[in-house]
Amino acid sequence: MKKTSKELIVEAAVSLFNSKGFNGTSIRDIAEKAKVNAANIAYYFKNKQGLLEHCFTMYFEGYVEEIEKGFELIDEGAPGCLKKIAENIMNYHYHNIALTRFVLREISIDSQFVREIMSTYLMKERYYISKVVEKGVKTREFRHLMTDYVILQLKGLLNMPFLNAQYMAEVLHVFPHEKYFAEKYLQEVFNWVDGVLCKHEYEKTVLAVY
Amino acid sequence: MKKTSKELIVEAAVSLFNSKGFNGTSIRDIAEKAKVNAANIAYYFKNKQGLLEHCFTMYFEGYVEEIEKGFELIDEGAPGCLKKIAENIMNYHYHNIALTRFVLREISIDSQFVREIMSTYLMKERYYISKVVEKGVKTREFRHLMTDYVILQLKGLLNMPFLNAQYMAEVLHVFPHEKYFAEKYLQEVFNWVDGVLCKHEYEKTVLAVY
Amino acid sequence: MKKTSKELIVEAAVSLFNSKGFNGTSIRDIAEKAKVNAANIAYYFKNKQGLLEHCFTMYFEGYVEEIEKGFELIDEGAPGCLKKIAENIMNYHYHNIALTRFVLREISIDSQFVREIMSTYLMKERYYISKVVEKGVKTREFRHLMTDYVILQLKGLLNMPFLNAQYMAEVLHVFPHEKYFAEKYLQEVFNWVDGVLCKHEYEKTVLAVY
Amino acid sequence: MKKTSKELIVEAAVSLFNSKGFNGTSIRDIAEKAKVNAANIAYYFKNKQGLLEHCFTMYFEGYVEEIEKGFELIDEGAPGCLKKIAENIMNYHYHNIALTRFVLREISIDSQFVREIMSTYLMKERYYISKVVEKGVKTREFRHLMTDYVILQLKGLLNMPFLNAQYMAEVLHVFPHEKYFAEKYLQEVFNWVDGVLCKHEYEKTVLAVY
DNA sequence: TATGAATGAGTTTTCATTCAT
DNA sequence: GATGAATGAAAACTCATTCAT
Repeated sequence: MKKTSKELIVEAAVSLFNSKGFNGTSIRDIAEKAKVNAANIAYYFKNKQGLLEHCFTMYFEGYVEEIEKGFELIDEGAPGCLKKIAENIMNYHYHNIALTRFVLREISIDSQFVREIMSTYLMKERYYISKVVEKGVKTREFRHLMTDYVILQLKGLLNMPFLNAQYMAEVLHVFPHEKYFAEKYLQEVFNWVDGVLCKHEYEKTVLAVY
Repeated sequence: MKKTSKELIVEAAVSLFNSKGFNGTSIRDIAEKAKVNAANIAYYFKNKQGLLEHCFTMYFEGYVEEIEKGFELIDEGAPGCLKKIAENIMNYHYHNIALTRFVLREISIDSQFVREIMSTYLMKERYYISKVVEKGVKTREFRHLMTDYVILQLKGLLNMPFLNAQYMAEVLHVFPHEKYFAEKYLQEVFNWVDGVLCKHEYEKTVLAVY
Repeated sequence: MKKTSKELIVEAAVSLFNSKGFNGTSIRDIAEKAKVNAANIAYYFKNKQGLLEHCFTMYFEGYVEEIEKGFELIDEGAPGCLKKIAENIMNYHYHNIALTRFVLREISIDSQFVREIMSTYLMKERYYISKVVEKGVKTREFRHLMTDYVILQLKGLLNMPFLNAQYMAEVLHVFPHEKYFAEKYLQEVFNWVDGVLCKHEYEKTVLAVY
Repeated sequence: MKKTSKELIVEAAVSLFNSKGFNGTSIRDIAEKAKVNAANIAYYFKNKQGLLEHCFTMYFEGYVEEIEKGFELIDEGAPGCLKKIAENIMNYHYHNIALTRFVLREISIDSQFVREIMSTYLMKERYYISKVVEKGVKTREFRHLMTDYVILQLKGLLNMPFLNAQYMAEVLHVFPHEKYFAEKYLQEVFNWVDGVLCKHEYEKTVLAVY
């Protein structure tokens, strides 16, 4: 089944944006890699910025969807729900490594467009996770937590392995594109949920006494 | 005391690289902001890449030094030492926010130069932290840990707040440039050391029984 | 019939390279003279060097062809064949004065590219002329000659008038672009063939006696 | 004996102008090669053009002197005198290969300065050689010759070996910097004087009959 | 006599984009 | 849908030169 020009362009763009950055990649680089004429990019995406926005939207649509799927388990306990969300994000990143890395990097550039992305998708992300955290605190599954600090840590833990493939491979000898790693590392995130967010067993006991 | 042209250039470059990215910043932007002639950049740094490398080296020299200073406490217990390292890094980032953010972003670009940086500075970072982790495991202060996964989590936790200023401020309402935040967030990292890396009190007790 | 941009560029380039030298001519000079956009030069020739290489190749393709056409007369006697080759080269230069002058000058610059040109075209030139010389020596039409020294002299004689138009006109009052000159000077080259390369009549007589 | 900065600059300049051309050589190239500060070049020669003019003058002062020394033999016969001039030029070039090559190339650039050089030094060259030729024609040592064509040929023969070192070495396997070559090749020029310019023995006999 | 700093003008090159076909 | 030609703007870089020391 032949891929369309449009698909070829997006594929090439994601790969190049990932390794050279958005501003470090020229339209001609993309056209060459995708083996299409450069004018096609204007045809499909209006301009280079349009292609970028397409990629961002693509990423965040999928990203938020994964969070929403995890959030559906909210009634089965906050820690479990948060773990499910973490697992879904982990898998999503694992299946879209190049796209993920490029988005995580490019989102840190100051621009109007990034601001817009944040005010929609990242606000949604915050909404869902805060719901879970607040619920867990209320049910005393979680210790008394500050939502935003939890989000900060969760994102730090989940994103780190995808930020820099070269570093992961050559310094830490860790390979985020291997199934084994994703599973193993997810366990660490679970440990963090259990060890840092949740009340410890003995805490519960102690509290029950009073 | 008047700043030299060279210093003015570096200052302007760090600020612009931070907000617009390396490839999104032109030499003229930098020269204008620094109020020097653009040819001076070539004079002092040979070319734009040279300026980038100067900034990277500057960052990593300071970064590794902070780790080394923390590492000196190795004999006073692994958890304490790791916390000291975390604290030093936190403070270093807190005092060099723009430089930090830009380096953390740009280090994820594939290039020969980044490879070189990693094979020197990041190998050192790995060396020191692994020493601490291994010692802690041996003295049974830490649970049985995989060093590289610990480094991954530690860096994830420490870097996250500095990766995206806009997001921190507008979505999470968290301000890494305020002293209050740094102290508060560091406490969270300490919680992670205690709750995830260290053996829990009751584990110790249980083990002591045997 | 309208000339294409590409043709206009080459025309302007040859003219300017001739009078100001390759390094003395800017891409903008060429674009202005050709009345095309400067970016077109990159479009057609990749860069300034590519344009130079195009011109060189153009010259040498024609040059070697002229030699080959003359070489076809090899069976009708070496002196006649050599004269024909000289005539063809003379006419080729006469019809491409600017290109010739610029190539003769620029070929003396040390570079990898010039080395490549030499190892193809100038090796061919040497091959054909040496064939003619060797044959003439064997048939005793020529005296005992050293091929490379013959080539040196022949090229010296043929190139000299085209090396420096200003000097020719203002000092020697000789005009290589006039038909009259080409014919007249060619006669001098023929004299050299007869007087220096060929056995003199009396030498032949003397030898015939034995 | 330590060379002065000025001497070092001229030396480096001649070498670089030779291999990369005047416009292809930057003041900094020269300063680096000569291991002096670039501002020194302005100090000694006012500017880059001044350095060029110094080199040209240097070359042509020596060149004309050699011709004049040969011209002193005018009363001992035209062919001998012309041969002596040729020999002197040959030796001069042989001892100043880089300077010679660069001057021969650069003199073919159109410029006001080159025009001035020609109207002094090259007019002198023409004057002396034409005197010799005219005398030889009058004394019937030479055939009926057109002076300017003789100069053309003589210069073509003498300059050719010094025009392109790379070509000489790699294609013709001839080495103008070796004493052996200079002597051997000079003989060829003498043959040209004898075989093309001079009356042949039998011509003289025939003419004597009448 | 010599130099490091600094500059302005100019050079080549790259790039996103447009348009006729 | 797709392409080759063409362009204007801007980018990085080079360079000769000046000047205070």
